[in-house]
Formats: sequence, C-alpha cells, structure tokens
Amino acid sequence: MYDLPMRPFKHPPVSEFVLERLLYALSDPVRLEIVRHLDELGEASCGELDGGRPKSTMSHHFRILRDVGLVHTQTIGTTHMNSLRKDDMNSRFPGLLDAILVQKE
Amino acid sequence: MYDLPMRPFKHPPVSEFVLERLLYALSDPVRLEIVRHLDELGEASCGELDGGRPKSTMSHHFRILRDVGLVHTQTIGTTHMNSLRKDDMNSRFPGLLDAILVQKE
DNA sequence: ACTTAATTTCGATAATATTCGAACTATGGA
DNA sequence: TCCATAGTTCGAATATTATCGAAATTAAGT
Repeated sequence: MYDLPMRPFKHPPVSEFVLERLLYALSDPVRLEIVRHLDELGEASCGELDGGRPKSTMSHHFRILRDVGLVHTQTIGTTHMNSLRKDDMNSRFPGLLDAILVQKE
Repeated sequence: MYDLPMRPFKHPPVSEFVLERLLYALSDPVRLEIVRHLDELGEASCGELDGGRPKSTMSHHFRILRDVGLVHTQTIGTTHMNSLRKDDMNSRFPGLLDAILVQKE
C-alpha cells in the first residue's frame, strides 16, 4: 500500500474567490509585503520571507493568503514553495492585482 | 462677526492616501456596498444608503470611507451629500478603484 | 426661541484578528 | 532509527473593529 502524500493545501478554485476577502487579505502590511516579495522573486519559501517574525505568525499569514486564492503553495522536500496565482487572480479580478502591485511603497 | 461654518470634514489630500487603509476600507461588505451605490448614483446622503442599519453605524462607516480618501462629503442644509473621489483615487492608485467597481457582485 | 431632521460623537459590548510560544507533523539525511 | 529542518496547529493574550443606543450637534423652518 502506498502512503498517502502529505495532506496538500487547499487552494480554492477561481470561482470561489471573494472580492472582500481578497481586499482584506491585502490590507495587512505583513501580508502585502509577502505578496510584494513573491511578485519580485517569483517564488519563495515561508522562511525566506519572515522579517524576523516567528514562524507561527508567518504561517498564519500564508494561510490567509492561500485561503483567498492569492498564493499557491507546493511542498518540495521539507520546504513550502509559494508563488502568486497571478493568472487566476487576473481572470477573476482583471487588473486588480496589477493595480495594487504597481504601488511599490 | 461671522459665525464659523460648520466644522468641515477633513478630507485627506491625495498625498496622504495609504494603500493598505484603502484596501481595508473596501474589505467591509457594508462599506463596499456604500461605495457601489455611490458609484451608481453619483451622490447620495447618508440616510439614503442605510439598509435599515442604525445611523450611528452608518456614520462610522462613512467616516472610515472619508478618512481613506474614498468619499467626499459636503454639507447641504442638514444633509450630508457624499460622492466618490474617483479622480483623486485614480491619480494616486491608477486603475485600482475601477478594477474593484467593475465587480458588481 | 422652539422643533424637527440629519448626522455625529460617546460609551459599552461583542465579534474578529494579530501575535507568539509550545507542541506537533512531515521530510530528508547521517 | 535518530536528528535536524521547515512549517503547521493549538491556545491564550492583546489589539482592533463593528454594532448600536443614547446624548449631543448643526441647520432650517415656524
């Protein structure tokens, strides 16, 4: 018998994206910073993006970003690689993420 | 001596708009509904937009919308006329408000 | 002046969120 | 198998926010 793979994260389908929740997710400075870094870097592990913050705090924020559909996380070995679901976001909310990400400060 | 006019609302200048606060303001369902109605109607008084909600609650939400720069309020007689500061928003955050307002649901 | 209408401010309560340490889980080596 | 690494989950403390009634404010009308 095969072992079940490590329980994958639930990434909501585009049809379940909710505008209010997305805006809320992006209204937190820590999360907006995460999203900006992911935009610059393309992808990054959770650990790379903590600014000295505890892991539990970061994990909390990543979960919110995943829940609203902004971030995709895949497990590679023991690290979780995160990236923005830009295409999905753009198909559901055209122009919105771009309009936010052009704001660099 | 002239009486001072009724203390006007403080409407922040465009330079003081803060992205995170704007996103936060729009992440509340009641406030997003207000903004959508203002977009449709062009302008409206506070009373026109309560959905049966208490006035103090509406006043709270309007203040937040004013504070982030989304809404302009002018006193006309005893009513407060509200409208969206679309041009100001667009100059500070190009495309952002539009990308949100095209989402009608 | 007095009254009404529209809204704001105050104060309290309830609901939500953020933060973070500690314990737990999964994966990859030694 | 034992250990280290990377994250997650749990639980509790703190902080923010939403909601709403009651009282205060402002302007207009009588």
